[in-house]
Amino acid sequence: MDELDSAIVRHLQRDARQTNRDLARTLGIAPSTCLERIRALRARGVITGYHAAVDPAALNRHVQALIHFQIRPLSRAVIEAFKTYAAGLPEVSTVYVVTGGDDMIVHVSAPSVDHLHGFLMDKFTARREVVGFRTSVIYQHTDKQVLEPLTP
Amino acid sequence: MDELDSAIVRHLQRDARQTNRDLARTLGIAPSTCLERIRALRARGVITGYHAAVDPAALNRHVQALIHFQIRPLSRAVIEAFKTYAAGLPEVSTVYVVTGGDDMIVHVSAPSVDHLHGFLMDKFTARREVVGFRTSVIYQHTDKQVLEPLTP
DNA sequence: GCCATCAACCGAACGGTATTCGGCACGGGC
DNA sequence: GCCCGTGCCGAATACCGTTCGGTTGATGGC
Repeated sequence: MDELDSAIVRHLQRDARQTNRDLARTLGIAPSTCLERIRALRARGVITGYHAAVDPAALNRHVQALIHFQIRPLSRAVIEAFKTYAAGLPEVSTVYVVTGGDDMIVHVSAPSVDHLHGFLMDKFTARREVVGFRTSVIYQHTDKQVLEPLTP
Repeated sequence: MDELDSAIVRHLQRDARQTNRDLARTLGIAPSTCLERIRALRARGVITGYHAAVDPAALNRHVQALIHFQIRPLSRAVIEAFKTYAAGLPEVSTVYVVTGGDDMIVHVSAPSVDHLHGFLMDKFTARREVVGFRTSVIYQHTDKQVLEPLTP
């Protein structure tokens, strides 16, 4: 994980579809060298995949929210089961198992606030392990698409 | 945004580096048709980019957390300034401006809990607009990499 | 029913690309 | 000094992206 690897990771985070030749030219190395580096990064698990980013609104997801859940009892089995259940719902994009005042935080997106409300009522209020949840509707969000290595 | 577009988006979300020919073969269409569809999806803003996914641990980010902030006064200028400030910090990956009990939720990652603690103390406690914050350390997180269109 | 029109799709062709592989330079161990 | 391993390079080959002319199928006017 030297400076060259960092540069490759940085560039591929920004644009994963640029050609290997272009990337090599930008970095001032041979295409074959660049390719070998990328393969090593994938083999080491540094780069886990390449994904197209999609506008949620184009997928009829105009409203996003973070739902904070309190779960009881706090056993491994209950947490695991609720996590799997939530992750399987189409409105859910991410599930965080956390410590603190809440036990689980779920990122959801829905066509409208009406749909969101109905979704929460239908899918969560009836479940026994859910003793309560709060909804934080997302007004704005800034996403850093390039994550740099941290030097402690 | 017909079924073919949805299929293209689905496949590119899963693997953005598969060749256009492979994708066309999978979908049973000609490469030229597939290319034209993808170009239209980008032009319409449905697909916003292609990004490599990176393992945070490989970037020396072994600890992740969601920080819940309460900000005062709740004016546009203060919110905007804090959002910009937070988004500029290297440990921060996402900033959510939300409604509910909290005003802002920030996704951060750090090399260790020690680093995280120092980071929070150094970068946030001294700021006047921060009247309080809670930390939710992330134990697990499941990420749905493929987002399907919702049909209301 | 018939025809004009338009959009979408296809297939071939060309220029560029990914990927492989043999060779070279450099540095560490002995 | 010599050997060996590692990383890099450059050329070659098979493959791919992209363009473009032609075809098909649906739609609307009469």
